[in-house]
This record gives sequence, structure tokens and C-alpha cells, in this order.
Amino acid sequence: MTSIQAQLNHRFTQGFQAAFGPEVAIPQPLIVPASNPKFGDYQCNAALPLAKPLQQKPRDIAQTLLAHVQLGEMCEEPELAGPGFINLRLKPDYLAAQLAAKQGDRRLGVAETKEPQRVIVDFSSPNIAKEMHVGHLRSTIIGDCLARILEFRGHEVVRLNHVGDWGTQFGMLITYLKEAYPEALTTADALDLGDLVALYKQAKQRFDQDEAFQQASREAVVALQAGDEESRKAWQLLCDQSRREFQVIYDLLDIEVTERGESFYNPLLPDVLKTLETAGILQEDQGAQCVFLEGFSNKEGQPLPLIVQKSDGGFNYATTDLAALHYRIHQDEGDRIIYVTDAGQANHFTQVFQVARRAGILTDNVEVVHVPFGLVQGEDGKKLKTRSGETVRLRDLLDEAVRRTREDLDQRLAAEGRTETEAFKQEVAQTIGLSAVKYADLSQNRTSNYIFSYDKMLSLQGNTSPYLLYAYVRIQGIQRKAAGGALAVMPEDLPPVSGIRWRALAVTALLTVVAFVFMDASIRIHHELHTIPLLAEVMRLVGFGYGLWFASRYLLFPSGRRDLRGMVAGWWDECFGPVDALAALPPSPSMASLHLDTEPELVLAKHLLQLEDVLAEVEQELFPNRLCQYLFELSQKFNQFFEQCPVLKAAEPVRSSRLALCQLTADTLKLGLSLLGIRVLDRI
RNA sequence: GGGGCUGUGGCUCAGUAGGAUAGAGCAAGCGCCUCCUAAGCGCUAGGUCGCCGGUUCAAAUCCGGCCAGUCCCGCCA
Repeated sequence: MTSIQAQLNHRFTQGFQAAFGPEVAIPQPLIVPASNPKFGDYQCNAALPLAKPLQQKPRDIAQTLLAHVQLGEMCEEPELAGPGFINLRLKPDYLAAQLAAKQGDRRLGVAETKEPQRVIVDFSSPNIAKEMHVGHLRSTIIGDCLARILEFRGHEVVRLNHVGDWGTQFGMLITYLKEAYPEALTTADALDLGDLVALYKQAKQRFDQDEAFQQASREAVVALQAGDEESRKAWQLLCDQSRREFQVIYDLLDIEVTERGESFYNPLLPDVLKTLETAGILQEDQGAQCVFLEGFSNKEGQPLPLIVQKSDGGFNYATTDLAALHYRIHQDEGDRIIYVTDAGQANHFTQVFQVARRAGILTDNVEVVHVPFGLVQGEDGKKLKTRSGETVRLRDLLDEAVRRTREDLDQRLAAEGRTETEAFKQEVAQTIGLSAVKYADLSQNRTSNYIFSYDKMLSLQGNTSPYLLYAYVRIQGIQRKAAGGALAVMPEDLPPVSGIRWRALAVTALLTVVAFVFMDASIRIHHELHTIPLLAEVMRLVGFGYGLWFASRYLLFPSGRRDLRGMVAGWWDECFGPVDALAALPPSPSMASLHLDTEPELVLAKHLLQLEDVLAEVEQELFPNRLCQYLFELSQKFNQFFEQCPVLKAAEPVRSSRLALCQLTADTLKLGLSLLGIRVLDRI
């Protein structure tokens, strides 16, 4: 299904060409949502910028354009307003038909992209031997959300956790581990590194105080890089411990990410230098290997270097990033590579991308994009700290959100005299608490700093997750009562979405058998034909040619390999069904016909139909707050509808129509929230 | 000194590729539960879009300059 905006756009484009011919450039965007509801639903402002090139009055241009546009069943008679705006109002019947098409569709009519890409999302990226703290919150939440949306749009997403598991700090840690807990290195599980942060702090203290320790640390780095057995074991120990701790957080937040740390690229670093040298951009300066940057200068106005190898032979993180970029383009075959890191690294990325481009690692057919985000600040506007002035552990932060939600819930239940099971209360508190943290982060424009406030994110009114979850719960309440009337049976939540498609399998099997029969036949025929001179050679040539064609089409180039993978994956989906947890929606219980008579119904219906446009936009611009805004407005519009339009008490056929509208709203909320990484509740 | 990001009602923020009277939410004031969860809805008040200039029929949006905040600027990541 194509979105309404896209359909209007299509019709206006055709009308435009009919009116003014192909040589007049069409102003973009041609169709935009109306700036004010009183102007209708959509508007076309194309007449205004054309006044000059066409030497005509904008209103006349608009008239001419309208005379050539076929709007037929979609819109009411278009209005010409002001200096030359064209206002469009959609017909209720058309809206109803469009909505009806979404009923029971697990993707709610949102088409998959026509140009699927392999997208690499680099996010979260905590450091080994340090605990995850607020600093990792935004990358983790935003990265996961973008990955979910891109996956839903039909892209092949690789979620990479570029953990800091390599670098100079390990020298310090290993040296300290050897010094303080030597038994940990010789005996398995001799030491439970329960508190890695404490270990890190102690090591840092030793490092700052003791020069001999500093020296030993530097040597330990070299030993580790050289593959020294003992150092490697210490390193492994630290990594395993950290990994376990990270996983606790990821499980809690329902986040999937594949670890591929900095150490992974270690063997590839010398190749990066070779590549830079071959490209002729590598220079030595004060013993370090550098690439001098274009457009970056230091205080004296000299070109700034990007150091790729230190004077002591060690590599920098820029080198690792270049190696990673190379790997992601040439091995992973990524088309779009997204880095979700704080805004402070903007310089670093433009520098790395520039060097990669000049070295030929990065080519024009690959899109690299830094998705920056601002700091998490406390309510005092400063960097978020605990009362004692330490960085806030992510675990504590999440626990606190859940704890506060629970407290509030208990009070509310007591006030209403309700009794609920412990399991219910826990689930509600956990879902609301964690969703509030996620939503608060995602609903803000990520480029600016954001002020972390439990009171605001857990507030029940305003643009918060509790508000959205409540709107969903209200609908579930209606559905339960409706089902109680034995009219419609609500399906149990989320049946498993994958299953073997016997029919598709049978077709495949049949085709295989047919292929074998044909092969057998052709061999027999071939046998007979052998008597004809030259024919065998010709056939061989044909076979050889096909082999060549196949290799060049499907094996030689990344795009071909992707097509091949796509074909295989397509077949697999056909037979075994998509494991599409995101879009796992229960089918609508009824396929009621919709009647949109009142204003709140129309407003809600129009909003429901904008989902696809919003998702397409987030896919491009990578701003999750747009989706949040959409869902918030949807909840508001539903609440207005709920207030003004009785559902269960309405007479048929209005009742069924409104129930269907409720169902579509619930499905949209559920899908939208799932793309933010938030689960819904049926009852609060 | 150079560069990045930010600056919109008391507070937190939207504002999509310039378009009609700049939108929400919180906080404030007033009102609405015999009716599907009031964790809701309605109404009121509050803005020289940091400042100055330019481009344009039209600028919060584009360009230039300035001011403020913040981050980065040779061997940390």
C-alpha cells in the first residue's frame, strides 16, 4: 500500500507534467501535510515558486495545475486559497477504504522498502573493565531503535557492539591484576571480579602514583599485542567478566547486539597503514605516522595530522576505525554504515571519513553517517552525577526508575482499593519504568543535550511512555468488554509467527523433481545428439558461458552476491515464514466496514494513515523523536475520540466501526512502540 | 586562534526540503466522572523564534557578521 501523501504526490506529478510539460522542473516537496487543520489535510504550494519562471500569477498557475490533476475518489473539491495555495481535503469514504485495507495486516499496510540495503549500526559500545553508565544509555537506546526501524523497513541490519576491549588501559589493568591477584591468572575462576570498577580505580591510582608501574603497564600493552600467553589470559578474564555484566543490562532492556570489539580489527591494522601508504597520503612526523587533514588546522594554522601510528609503534583508535570501516565495507558489504556516538566525536568521524575517502577505502556507493547525540544532564543542567559526585551506573539508574514506578503503582492501587498479584505489579512496574527511560531519551531531538528527570519521564501526563501505554490500556479495556459480550473473540496475544509453509515447500519439491526429469531427458537427448558433429562443443560452450555469466552476475560483485542471498532468503521466507517479531500483530478480529462520521473519528483515521510516511522519514533522517511525536499525537487523538465517541454503547453499525478503529489504533500503538523497543501492557 | 553542536513562552522541547495567524507538553488559573480505566478531556493566559544585516513575493528555516553556552583541536578512546 502506498501512503496517501505518496499517492497525492504521484497524481500531482502527472497533472503537473500534463499542465506544464516535462521541461518545467517540479518544485519539491510537491505535496505537504496542511500547516493548519483548517486548511484541510494536505496542501500543494507548488504554484508560488513557479510565478517567476512561468511569468504568470500564482493563482492562475494553481488553476491550470488543478485542471490537469485527477483527484477523483480521493479528495473533495480542492480549494484555492491565499496567494496560490491548493488545499486538499480527503473524502471520508476514501479514508475508510484505506483504513479497511490495513485491518488484519501484520504490517498495518506499511510496505517494505523497494531498495533493501545492508545497514550496519554501530551502537552501545561500552568499555571492557568499566561498568556501563549513563554515557552508554543514549547510544544503546537510540541505536537499538534505529536498528528496529530499519529492520522493519526491510533492510538487512547488522547490529555491532564496538566494545572498547583493546588499548592502553589494558596495560594498566593487566599489570595490576598480576600484582594484586596473581592466582586469578593461573587458576580457573579463582577470582570473581565482582567489582570491575573498583579494580579499575585501584589500578588507575597505582598508575598515577608509581612510575615503575607506569613503565610496566606500557610493557604489558606491548606484550599483549605481541600475543604473550599470560597477558592474553588476564585480558580474556577481564573481557569475560565485563561481557557478563553487559548482558544483564541488555537483557533488561531487551536489546540484541553482536559483540565485535576493537581487538577484532587488531590483525588488520598494519594493512591500514599499507593502504594509506599506497594511496600516497601517509607521512612521518616526529616519529609518528600521520595523514595530514584537509580543512583542519591547529593554532598556528598548520594542517592537523590524524595519527595512525604512534612513535612507539602503537596504533590509535583512528587506525582501528579505519580498519573497521574497511572491514564493514569490503567484508560485511555494508551499503549504509551508521555510528551512534556522542556529538563530541563529530570531528573524529569527519576526519576518519575524509582519510578513508582519500585512501579509497570509502567509495561513493557507500553511505557512512555519524548519528550524534547530546549529553545526559542532571536537573541542574550539569553532567549527570550521583549525589556523591560519581558517574551513575546504568544498572542503578534503571533500577531506580522501576522502583519509583512501583512505589507510585502501589499508592495508586491502594487509593483505588484494588488488589493485584505480585507478578502483575512487578511486570507493570518494570515495563513502565524501563519504557519511561527509553521513551524520554528517544522523544527528544537527539542532537541536543537532554535533562534526565525521573519525575518528568514517569509523569502520567504529557509526552511520556506512561501516557501512551495508558491509551493502549484503555483500548484493551474496551476490547475486553466487547469480547465479554461474546461478539468477537479476542485472539490470545501473539501466536508464533513462523511456521512451515507446506504448500510452498511442495511447490519447491515439485519444481526440483521436474528439473531432474528435464535434466535426465536432456542428457538422453544429448547422448543421441552426440552423433551430430560440433554440437557437443557448442553445448559445452553454452554451459561454460552460463557458468561465466552466473559467476559474474552473482558471485563476483557485492551487489550480485546480495541478490543471490536475497533470492535464497526469499525462498526460505516463502517456505518457513518470516520470523518477524516486530510486526507480530494479532489479526483484527473483525473486518468491519468503517464509517467515519464524526470529527474525532476522522481526525483519528487520518492520523492512523500517516504511519508509513513517518517511518519512511525516520528511516532516512534517523530521528526517532519523529516517531515518538507521531505516537503521542495518536494517543491524544485517541483520547479525544474516546471522550466524545462512545464505542460499546453505540448502535450498529457504528459500534463495529468504532471497535475496528480502536483495534487499528491499538495495533498502531503496539507496532510503533515495539519499534522504539517498548512493550505494551493490557492492563495497568 | 580554528572547528562542531546548541540558543524558540516561567520550564522541557517540536517545527520535516523557505510558505497562510510559530506548535505541543509541563507548571499556573477555571471547568468536566449516575456513562467503555479521570494515569483522561475541554477552556484561559503566556513568544521581538539569541542579536544585527542580506537573499526572496514570502525567513524560526537559506547566506554573512556578532553574542552566549558546550564539546573537540599530535601521539587516550
